[in-house]
Amino acid sequence: MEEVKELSVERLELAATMLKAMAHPMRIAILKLLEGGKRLTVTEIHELLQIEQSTTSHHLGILRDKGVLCAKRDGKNTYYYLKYEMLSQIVDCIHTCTCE
Amino acid sequence: MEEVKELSVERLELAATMLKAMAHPMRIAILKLLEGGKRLTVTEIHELLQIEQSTTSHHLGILRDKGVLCAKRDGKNTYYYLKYEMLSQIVDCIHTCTCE
DNA sequence: CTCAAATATTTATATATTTGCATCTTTAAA
DNA sequence: TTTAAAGATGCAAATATATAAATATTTGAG
Repeated sequence: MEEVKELSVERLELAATMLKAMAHPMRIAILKLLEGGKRLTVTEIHELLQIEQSTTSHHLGILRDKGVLCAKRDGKNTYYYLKYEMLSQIVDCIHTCTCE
Repeated sequence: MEEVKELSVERLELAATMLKAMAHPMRIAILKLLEGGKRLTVTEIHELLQIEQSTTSHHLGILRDKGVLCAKRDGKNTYYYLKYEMLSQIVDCIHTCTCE
């Protein structure tokens, strides 16, 4: 009885919100780093991608808020990882489609 | 030798541009209509989704410009269809991830 | 050539995003 | 309890997007 949102506007908006969170060059790069279940800290990501710490944190926050990533604190570090492994498909797919 | 854009900024930007084009409730609804290789006209889409003709044309234009859809004119009609069948995966995936 | 149907484009206002800097907050170690 | 590392948040200027109404373009029929 709760599956009424099949094709509803709310459902479409939720999907759009998640996709929009992913639709940014830096954030796609972040998602690529996290493929295969990898878990990385804010510092690791900001060093790997050479972007500001605050900018990195901001992007990670967006991905977390919109349900793309999960975050787990461990001491001073916060590890980020894909909420659904399946989301790698989107990154791979868009990657393939931009090959030519 | 032309595969230098593997992980380049341009490549990421292209991917983000495509994803961003898809990341809109109305446009996701349009993509759903076009799954399975279907080809629809602007009028068919605007009637099916109950949105303004100009708004429909505008959204279709964005999806075409960003490489998500192709358009083929046939007389007074313009048929739109997915540029890559594979893109349905993205719609399906995001659909699945918004189920709970 | 003229008209109407089907699309596309223009325009303007409102709203949302991006990015880096400065500033907090949290936590472990000394 | 002081300190430093790691992360998060507030802010503001520059950009980018969304929306709908009005207008323009394209094309086939007559």
